[in-house]
Amino acid sequence: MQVSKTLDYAVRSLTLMGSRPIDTMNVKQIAESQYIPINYLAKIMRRLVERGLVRSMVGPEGGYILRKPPDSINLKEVYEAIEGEFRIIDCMDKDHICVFHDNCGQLAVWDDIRMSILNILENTTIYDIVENKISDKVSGGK
Amino acid sequence: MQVSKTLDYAVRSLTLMGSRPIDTMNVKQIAESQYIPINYLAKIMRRLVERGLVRSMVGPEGGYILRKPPDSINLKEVYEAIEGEFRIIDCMDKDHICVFHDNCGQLAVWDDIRMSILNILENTTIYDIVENKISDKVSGGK
DNA sequence: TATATTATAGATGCATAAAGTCCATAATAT
DNA sequence: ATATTATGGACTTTATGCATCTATAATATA
Repeated sequence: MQVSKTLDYAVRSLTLMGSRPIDTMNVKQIAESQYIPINYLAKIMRRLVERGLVRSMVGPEGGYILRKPPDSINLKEVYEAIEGEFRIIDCMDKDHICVFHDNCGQLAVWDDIRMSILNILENTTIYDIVENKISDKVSGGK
Repeated sequence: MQVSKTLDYAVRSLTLMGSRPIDTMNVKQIAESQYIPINYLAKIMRRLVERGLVRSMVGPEGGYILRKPPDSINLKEVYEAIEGEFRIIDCMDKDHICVFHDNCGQLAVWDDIRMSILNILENTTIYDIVENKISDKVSGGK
């Protein structure tokens, strides 16, 4: 039940880009300012490009820029771009076979937790992180 | 962000014990009925014993039995017995050094998620799982 | 008292995935 | 033409979750 470094890196990078949404930034700039290994970040950026969160431009003066305004990129999209479909336990995979089929008492708990997390991820955008609006939205102000 | 098999095994075992709280069960009985590798389960049980969730008796007719009634064992205790302190990202460890110290925008999100999960774990007991009371409690009935 | 049964303790192995590196290639601005 | 940037993919490293095994200690009961 841990947030991977990879997801952390992705969020950090998008947050940086979201703080200056009209500037293109190259992988070196992002990596150095965010303390992310540059080669690894390059790999992460590809996923974000593939998933349409970020636009890339090759060549001098090239780099990355958000494809959408920061307030319309939510963390669920980011999560899915990095990790694939959001799932908290393997048996939630539809083609996974579990001996306890449908009378598994635990399942309801994990699903409640899943929904609860998903709700926060869906309702938190890169803009919220840039502007530190988190606790205002979710916890109702601090 | 996945529930480990180990935690799943622990919850399953406690749920079984919670369904017959006055019977002692040995590791073989639990393992076979719950499809858990017996040697591995033995290891898991030790943690539950150490943490005071379960009482063990050595020798013939020995085995395990819950130390508390099922409705006073919540999933937070179980989680902590198995995985240690509940933490969703490494930087939440107090002696972990992160270059972004206290102006990290993400932290608030992960902490909201953490609190949200913790809330469910604290408010769900083994009894709830045995009796399938989950959605009643958390989602307000189905 | 002897024996079988059970948990305990810890060492060890294995497979998988996360994290990170590297290099050759393609695109493009100047 | 050249330097700069992203792309694609192979590869290595490291961590750890999951599991196995063996020796030991406790204890019920015949």
